[in-house]
Amino acid sequence: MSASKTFFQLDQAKQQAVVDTALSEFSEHGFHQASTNRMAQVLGIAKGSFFKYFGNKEGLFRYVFEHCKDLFSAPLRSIRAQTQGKDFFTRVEQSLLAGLAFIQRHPRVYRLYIKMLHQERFPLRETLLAEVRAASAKYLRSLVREAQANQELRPGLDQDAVVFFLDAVMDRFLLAHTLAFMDADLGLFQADQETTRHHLAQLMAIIRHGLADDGGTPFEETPHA
Amino acid sequence: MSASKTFFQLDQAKQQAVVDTALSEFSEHGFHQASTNRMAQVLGIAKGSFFKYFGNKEGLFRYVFEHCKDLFSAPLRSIRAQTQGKDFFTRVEQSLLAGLAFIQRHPRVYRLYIKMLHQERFPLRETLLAEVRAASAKYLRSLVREAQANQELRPGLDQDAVVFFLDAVMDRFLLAHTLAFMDADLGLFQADQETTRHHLAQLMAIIRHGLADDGGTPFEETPHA
Amino acid sequence: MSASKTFFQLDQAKQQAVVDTALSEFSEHGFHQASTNRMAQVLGIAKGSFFKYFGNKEGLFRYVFEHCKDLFSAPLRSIRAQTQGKDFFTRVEQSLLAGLAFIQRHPRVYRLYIKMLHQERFPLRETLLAEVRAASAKYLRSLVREAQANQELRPGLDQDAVVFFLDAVMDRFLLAHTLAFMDADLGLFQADQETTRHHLAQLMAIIRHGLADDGGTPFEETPHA
Amino acid sequence: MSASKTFFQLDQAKQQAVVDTALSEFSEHGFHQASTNRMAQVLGIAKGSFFKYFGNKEGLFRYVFEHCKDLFSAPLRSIRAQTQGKDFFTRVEQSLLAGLAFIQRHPRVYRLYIKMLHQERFPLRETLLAEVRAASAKYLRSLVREAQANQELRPGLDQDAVVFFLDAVMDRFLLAHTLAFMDADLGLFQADQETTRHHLAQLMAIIRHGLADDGGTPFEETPHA
DNA sequence: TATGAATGAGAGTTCATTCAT
DNA sequence: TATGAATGAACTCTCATTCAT
Repeated sequence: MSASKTFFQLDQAKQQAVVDTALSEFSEHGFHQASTNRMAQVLGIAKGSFFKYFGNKEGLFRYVFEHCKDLFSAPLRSIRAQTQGKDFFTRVEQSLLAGLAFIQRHPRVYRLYIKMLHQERFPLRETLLAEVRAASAKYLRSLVREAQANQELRPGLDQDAVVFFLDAVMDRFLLAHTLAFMDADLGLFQADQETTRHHLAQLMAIIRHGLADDGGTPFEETPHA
Repeated sequence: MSASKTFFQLDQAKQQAVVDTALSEFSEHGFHQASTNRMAQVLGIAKGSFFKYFGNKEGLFRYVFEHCKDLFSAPLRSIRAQTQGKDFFTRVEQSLLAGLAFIQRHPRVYRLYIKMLHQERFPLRETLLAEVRAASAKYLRSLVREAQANQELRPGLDQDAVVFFLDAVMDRFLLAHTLAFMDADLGLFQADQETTRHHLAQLMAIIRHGLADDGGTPFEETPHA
Repeated sequence: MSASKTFFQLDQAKQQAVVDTALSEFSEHGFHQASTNRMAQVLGIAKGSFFKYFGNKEGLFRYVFEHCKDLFSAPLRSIRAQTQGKDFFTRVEQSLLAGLAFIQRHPRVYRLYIKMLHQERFPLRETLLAEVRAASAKYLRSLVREAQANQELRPGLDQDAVVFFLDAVMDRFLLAHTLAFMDADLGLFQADQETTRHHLAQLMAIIRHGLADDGGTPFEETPHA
Repeated sequence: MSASKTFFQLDQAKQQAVVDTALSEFSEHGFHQASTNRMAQVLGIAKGSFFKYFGNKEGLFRYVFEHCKDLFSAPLRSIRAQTQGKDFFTRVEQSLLAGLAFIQRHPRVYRLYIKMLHQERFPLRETLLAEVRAASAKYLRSLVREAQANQELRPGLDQDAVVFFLDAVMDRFLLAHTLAFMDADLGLFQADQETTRHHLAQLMAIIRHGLADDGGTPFEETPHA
């Protein structure tokens, strides 16, 4: 688990405090701008302790990341099991709602992910992001595959294109509707709680019309220039 | 324009070189990891000059950003004018193609935007991003408004929701299909040149089905839990 | 003996292990670069134990040194006894051979001596080295005294000068011919096993010509400037 | 020369002060125990300046070393030229006297060499020492070669063995007779000024008897055990 | 008595910023 | 006005030593 025995021998409250403080620092400042000094000061522990626990800054980050991945994995498995057998669009909608709930409960975890996505290079960036993306893509792909098997989607749609489309729309929806829970203003469209419900309904309607098999293709393709 | 008189008294070539070098540095390293020392060395000017011209690192960044915004505004106005009178979905597709072309011509400008979007906190982040988003939203909103006036969109769709939807999908499409031009691997889906055309066709089909008035609403809304 | 009662109450095997590990560490890294943490880890004992046993790093070093001095003293006495009655130059040669044998058997002891000789300042350096040199000088002096009593050396040679001369030559010979057993490349001349014998013969010839009474002094002293 | 332009633009007095302080620090503490912080404090300059001048601690060390090598090279060439044509033993004696003079004038240079010889590993150790040894060996070897050409040495003596012998004896002589000028007590035999002259005469006599062609070999080789 | 977690001074290094020239 | 040497706070990381358990 990339932390030393010493760390795991700390009492739970202290372990929690360390991870909590580090998560705050990393999610607020990213990797390079995060300061181990500052974390130590906030925690009231010696600077050297981090290095006893995690070897170096990178080890600390990796541990925090693993912690976040664990937090994230459980709900993902749970929502998939709970919606087994329901129609594709209901499953998508439930996924969005589950995503909203997770982010409301763990805003810093989500912000850390956001920070990692586009931040400057740091040691484990590619490796760690690949893990997240793989989990997310695998989940969506399984939903799409089952939907295609059940002939819920319009014929002629690429699996890749659909996954990409859903990933983009859902990701952006979550971002827009959870910014209020994060202290960072990313300059994007932000919804208040009240409009989220309505917005979700609209989005789901678009997705349905966009992807569902409606028994015909009334539009002709535009020729490219 | 956030630069001193001194700077504008430099000959054009030198002004250009300063902006160019700074754009490279910021787009490659973000704000904090960018090094004024390195820029000065590359330019062959004194470190102190930056501070004479722009006050501090933040001022330099702001100036570079303004420059990028100018680069970006012209094509946006141009594409809008060129597609005047065409149907909504054609305009959307042309916008995507124009976006692709812009990013191929100015990869560093786009990468700077990507870096800004989610990177570590830096002084002007929110202000600057808001300007970008405002320009983009304004553009899309005008397209959607005209489309609704021409009854090209399905009745019952919120303007806000449509704008949000388009913004999300188009943004993600551009990112996925231009990563090849940038040296950053963001861990996201990346298309090679050959698949871009096909992917664009698929995406446009989804958008059409999702938004166009097809003379009926075959789906009922899902009740929320 | 510079260690606490606590240490001597440990069983012999453990005491031995502590000295052995510390000898390895000090002979490999010198004093300051040696790490008490590393030693404790290798031994599988608590870091605090060293400080209980020896007070501090310096105390540990002193103890290891005493141990080495004991190892060294026995062979020195032994070779002196064994060569009693032989001619001076034979005794010198036997001493060199004994030195070679000792270093082959105890390379770490010799390397520790080498490290101490000229390494960075550390607390007991002068005191400890003086002890080694005293033992060595005393041994050589007794050999020379007896040789002069037996009129084996050329008249007019100072005892001090002869002792100094022998000390220098023998020390360097041992160093050059045992570097192969140590992992340190000191940048000096290094002999392989095969040339050692030949080199020893040459050196002994020089020493004999240089020191033995040959019944005349064919050279006149050069006047100094 | 391994230092930046910045350094060479300092006025001579300051350059001198920097090298001087660094030489003191390195010759006193070796490489790893030397502290750039301490040097900066002694000099009354900022810590960062060293890194501007020399890149890192290793660069500083290398520069100091080069400086010392320059100091050392001139007298070596000079003494060789001055003694051209004199007999071998005179040249050796003059070399010793020149060595004494050099060390009296530059005790820290000599101590640095001594420190380097046996200290813990540091980055450039082998490279730098090789340079010193090469210069020294080359000098002695040329003397010995000429002596053999002039039939000044006893037949049957290996060139290698003679060079080794001279190197050992001269090195030790210089060490013993210059320790008084260095603040480090290396635990070796130390001569005061008054005895140096006498000691040198004795040593030269031994060397002469040991190496010179005396027209016969009155000693038989001892058989080895 | 033995432990090993905690400490914190100090290490080398970086870099935005200042200011005398 | 332009310069670039100097600054010094802040960075990550190490390790001998202490002390509560």
